[in-house]
Amino acid sequence: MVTIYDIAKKANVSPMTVSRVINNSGNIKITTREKVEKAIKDLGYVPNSAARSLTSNKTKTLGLILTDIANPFFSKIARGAEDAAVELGYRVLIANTDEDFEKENTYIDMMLSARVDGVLIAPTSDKTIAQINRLKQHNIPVVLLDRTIKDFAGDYVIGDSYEGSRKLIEHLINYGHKNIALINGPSNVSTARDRQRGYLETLKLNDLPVHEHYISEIDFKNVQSGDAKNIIQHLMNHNKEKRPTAIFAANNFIAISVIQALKELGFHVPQDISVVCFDEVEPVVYFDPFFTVAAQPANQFGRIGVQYLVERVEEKKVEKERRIILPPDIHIRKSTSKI
Amino acid sequence: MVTIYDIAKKANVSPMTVSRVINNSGNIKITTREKVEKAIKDLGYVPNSAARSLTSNKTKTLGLILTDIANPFFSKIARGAEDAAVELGYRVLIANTDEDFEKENTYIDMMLSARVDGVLIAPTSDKTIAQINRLKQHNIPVVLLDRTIKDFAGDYVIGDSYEGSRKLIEHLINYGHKNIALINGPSNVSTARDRQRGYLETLKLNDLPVHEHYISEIDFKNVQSGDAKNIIQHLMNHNKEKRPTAIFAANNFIAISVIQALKELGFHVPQDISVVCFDEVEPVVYFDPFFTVAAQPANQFGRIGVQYLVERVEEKKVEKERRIILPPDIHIRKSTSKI
DNA sequence: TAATTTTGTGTTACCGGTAACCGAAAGCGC
DNA sequence: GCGCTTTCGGTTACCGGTAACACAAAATTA
Repeated sequence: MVTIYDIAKKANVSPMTVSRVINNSGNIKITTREKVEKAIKDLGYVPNSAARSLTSNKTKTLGLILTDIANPFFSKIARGAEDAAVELGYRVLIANTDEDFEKENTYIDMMLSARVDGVLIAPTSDKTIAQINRLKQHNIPVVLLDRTIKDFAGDYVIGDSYEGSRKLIEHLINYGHKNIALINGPSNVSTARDRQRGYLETLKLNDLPVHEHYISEIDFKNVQSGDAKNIIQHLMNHNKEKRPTAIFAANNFIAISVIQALKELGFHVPQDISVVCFDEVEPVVYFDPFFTVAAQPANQFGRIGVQYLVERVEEKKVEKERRIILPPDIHIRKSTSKI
Repeated sequence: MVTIYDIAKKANVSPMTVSRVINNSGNIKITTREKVEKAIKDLGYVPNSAARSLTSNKTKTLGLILTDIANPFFSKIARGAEDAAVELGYRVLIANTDEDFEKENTYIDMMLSARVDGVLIAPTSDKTIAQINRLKQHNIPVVLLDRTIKDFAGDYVIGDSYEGSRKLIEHLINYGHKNIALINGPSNVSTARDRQRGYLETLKLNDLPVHEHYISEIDFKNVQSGDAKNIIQHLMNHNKEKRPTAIFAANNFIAISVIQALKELGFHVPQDISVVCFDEVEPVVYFDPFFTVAAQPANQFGRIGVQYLVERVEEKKVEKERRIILPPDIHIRKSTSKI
């Protein structure tokens, strides 16, 4: 592999001069610069960033720890993050936790040994605070994406789960629904808690009853078709009087399982029951907009997250934590109908 | 940041001994090992891989250059690749070219300066051979994903675009279609060429006419709704006699634009016209399987690609290039009907 | 028990850059 | 033409590991 020494020899200068040419630092005679640049081109030299980072203590690399980039919501975050990172001169290392605390832990180690300059993470649960503190100990800035966790003091970029839920439920109420069930994600994730809060408060504000059995929990991602089916069966058969006329699915994955289960059980959406959810269901939306959703600007989560992270990394003066809560867009489509 | 020297001092040994403990190399007294391990734990030491890679000339990092991870097909590849990489002890740096040669070029530089041990790439076009040769010059193994390019001698993992197309077209012919149009991706991408070949040969084998105006080209990714609409209008109005009764969209993105355009122009699928395409249209398929498709095992593209790449990186004896061509699965659904 | 091997650990140098320091040559003011 | 300031570029040391070598102490063999 070509090094700065090879260039130096070829151009008849010292390695330091080559370094200066590369970094545009110090004063270099034009003729010298040209000699060096020619040698660099001739030998196809590319600086070794490992060697660089050894002295600079910067790797120009960010860690991006998400649930699963194969999930469109997260792959959009990843795309936004990667774009912003490259614009700012950074590289991105990716990791998928699958909502698994152990995997998350392993990836934090990976990020530490890679000496990333900063980490963007959608934490699996409140327990993740321990990992984040480890990063902090090593002086690695962290920005949370999509979710907050208890005791975290730092920047985050999330969606407004509370407001989004309120609006979805209000929409259902406007359509005349009084019996609305919630199929939520795991309550150790902040978005699930916020969505439940929005759901409950909106019902209360409208003097609608909240039945215990209207609320169930399911995985945000690996929804087993059986799970959704059981929940739906339970909901629809429990008590004919209180049978829900609408379901609030906490995210797009859950919504898909719900639709599937309803279909298998012979219920039609929206004739028999309305369904709303968080996050866009793509790419259906482009040719057959079906779901009434609270769409989140996932791309922006990633973009803004990286911008803030890089500001921390480069120690721009940032007084205090920034808590960005991006409002979702409510799109009313065909999965909801008036009673 | 804690270094091996801090550990050495704390444990009262030489840095070399610490290194040996970490790497399980050489002979270490149990008591010494325990002392060192305690110090490592107490100080929260994590090895600096930049320093390591400086001596070892290995970064344990792979580059993954794709069109766009926000595209489900590629995000699945990315997921498969990342999983396999971690299993084999590697990290993954991601890059999105957006089918742009210049961006691709920049990312190759990024990978070179990061000194990745190997690169997985879905090349933007045949021109990419120049970049790949640059990588080869630096002794960095390359595995192609999804697409091949001219003059490339090395491993690749692609789908069988030819066979998949043949089967899709044969399915249409079995359904009685005689006038089948192709809306293809750009012909500088191998998959587009192979799909067109499959399309043409199947028509010929069945003594069906090939009309020049049946074939059009469009971007694989950033399909402008206007573009698809223009093509459809042209197809449907050109000559009532030869109006196609079926359209072969070269990938899922194109298929979505086609469906959208058809809808806007008042045509119903599959009553008025049948549509088939490559790649699954997710997540619709889970709750409303609509599209007749040639589904590709994208995850496997990534997994196998990484396995082969790592074998090259670690110089396992691999005699010659491996050309893996994975067959797609044909799923016949509701977007096609008999004439 | 002496000779030989194995075990356990330290020393030195180097990987490829760059910060810090230094000094010769050139430019400048008077 | 003398002293002072720039300009330009080289030397040295260090970043955090590890390979290669060295060597004393312990274990094994003859």
